[in-house]
Amino acid sequence: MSQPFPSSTDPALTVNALRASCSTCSMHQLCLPMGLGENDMDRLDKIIGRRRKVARDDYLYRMGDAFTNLYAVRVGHFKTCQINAGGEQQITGFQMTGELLGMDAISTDRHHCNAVALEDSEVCEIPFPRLEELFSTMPTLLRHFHRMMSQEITREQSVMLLLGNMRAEQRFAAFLVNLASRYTTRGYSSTNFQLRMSREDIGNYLGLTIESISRLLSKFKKQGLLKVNNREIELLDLTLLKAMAAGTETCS
Amino acid sequence: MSQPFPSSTDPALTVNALRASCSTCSMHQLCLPMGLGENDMDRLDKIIGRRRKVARDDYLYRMGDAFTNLYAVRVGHFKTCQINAGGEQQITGFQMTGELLGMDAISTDRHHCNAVALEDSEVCEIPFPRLEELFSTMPTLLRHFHRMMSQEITREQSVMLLLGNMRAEQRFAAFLVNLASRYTTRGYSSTNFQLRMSREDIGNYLGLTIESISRLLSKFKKQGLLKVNNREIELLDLTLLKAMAAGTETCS
DNA sequence: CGTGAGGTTGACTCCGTTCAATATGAGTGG
DNA sequence: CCACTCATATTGAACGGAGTCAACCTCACG
Repeated sequence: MSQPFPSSTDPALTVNALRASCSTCSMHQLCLPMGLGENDMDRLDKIIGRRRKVARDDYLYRMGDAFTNLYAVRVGHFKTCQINAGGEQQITGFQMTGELLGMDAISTDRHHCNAVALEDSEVCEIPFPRLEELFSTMPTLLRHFHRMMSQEITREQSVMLLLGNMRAEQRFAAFLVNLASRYTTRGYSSTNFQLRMSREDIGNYLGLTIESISRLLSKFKKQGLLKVNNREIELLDLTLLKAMAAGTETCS
Repeated sequence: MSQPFPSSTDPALTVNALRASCSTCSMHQLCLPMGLGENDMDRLDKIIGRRRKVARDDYLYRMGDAFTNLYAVRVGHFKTCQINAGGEQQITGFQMTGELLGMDAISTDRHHCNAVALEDSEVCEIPFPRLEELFSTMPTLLRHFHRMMSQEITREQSVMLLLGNMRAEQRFAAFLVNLASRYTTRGYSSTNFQLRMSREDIGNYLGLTIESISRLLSKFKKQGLLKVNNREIELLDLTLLKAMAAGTETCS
């Protein structure tokens, strides 16, 4: 496994030098501290454990691990996946900066899925018991936490619609449009970006095979909807892609 | 539309006579007040708005409605469904007694789905702003509320696995096993129950057609896995059904 | 008794899978 | 530098599971 930056077990780096600070973090208007005043943000800062680096393909946590922390993605991308008794695997989401990981573990105090870094990444550890202590005196924080959980529920419902009702072409269009919109809110280009996940991951997430993803990419390219070069994507007709995702248009 | 019980617009019945009371409700060890002491339960009782009756096929709320209340199912069954711009519809869940409805609305203060009664039903209205007031002084309530939201996230992840990775037969087995287990925790038979939803609803939920559901029922019947009579179900081999749901067994 | 919604069953079709061959590219070592 | 390997991706051909279309059944209800 590649180790392009210092091992995350180096205590000097992870515990001291890299103490997280919400106030100076570029994600604080997207992430958990959204809407907090300076005072409250400092109080939140104090309970954040440390920044933790996670190398590409490494696990942030595994199914069955005891739940102690939520994690906010600071740098990089993650995937979360579900595995059942029969060994079937389903990627349930791709997380990017400012998004929260681990909320599904609250119900049973055990993680219900695996979280894996798609590239060298960094998260803020949020010790959940300490976060709970803050809730009683920080209603703004609590409210935003509820919004984030609720948003996760809504997001998953959209994926259910995608998996239950859409054709392959529509699924893939919806996937691209979703990425585009999330990069936009993060201040990046909505039309030029790199896929951080393999074709296999995309296929698994969308309930399709790797071959189907490959064919869809070729088809979209041929129709002039996008340009592809390995994982580099340029969306050429976002309007049409949105219409396809909505189901009001097809790329015949 | 059938009106087998008094209209829910009769104020005497809904506001006064039927004041909800968690302490006397048989669901209180499953529902929101789980684990609360007598004192706390009384405080929760005081904010519960009213019991509201919802006749079969009526909407509890609609997509886009302003969010003011969460709802706890007291009697009956509901379905929630998602509709996108193109008119595609996906049932995202079936809710039974003790389960909470409306959590997906917290993120935007608008409901993201429709909630429809599958039979004549009854819910407790939980005004969310008043619930939030309780959170600061009732940590046990807050904690259980978080568990319920988290559980909803987990549940949806299982459905994603089902829709993304399972074959028709496996999906349907998982569906039946899930119902069985939920009836068990409610003190009902795990093998004899009535389907409250149409074949069409089941199909939509499982990402299959009504014809497929019908064929699966016939197939399972022929294999001796169950008996069916309209919506009356008797599961004859729950063990095998569980194995099929887990993906470790097939009904050839 | 007639009507219409909901359900079942059969025949045929088609979208996406499966299987297989080939291509591409990053990483490694001579 | 090239040669080799292995993981990842592309493309083609054939197959098959579930969808589609259509006929028919069943039962509740006016």
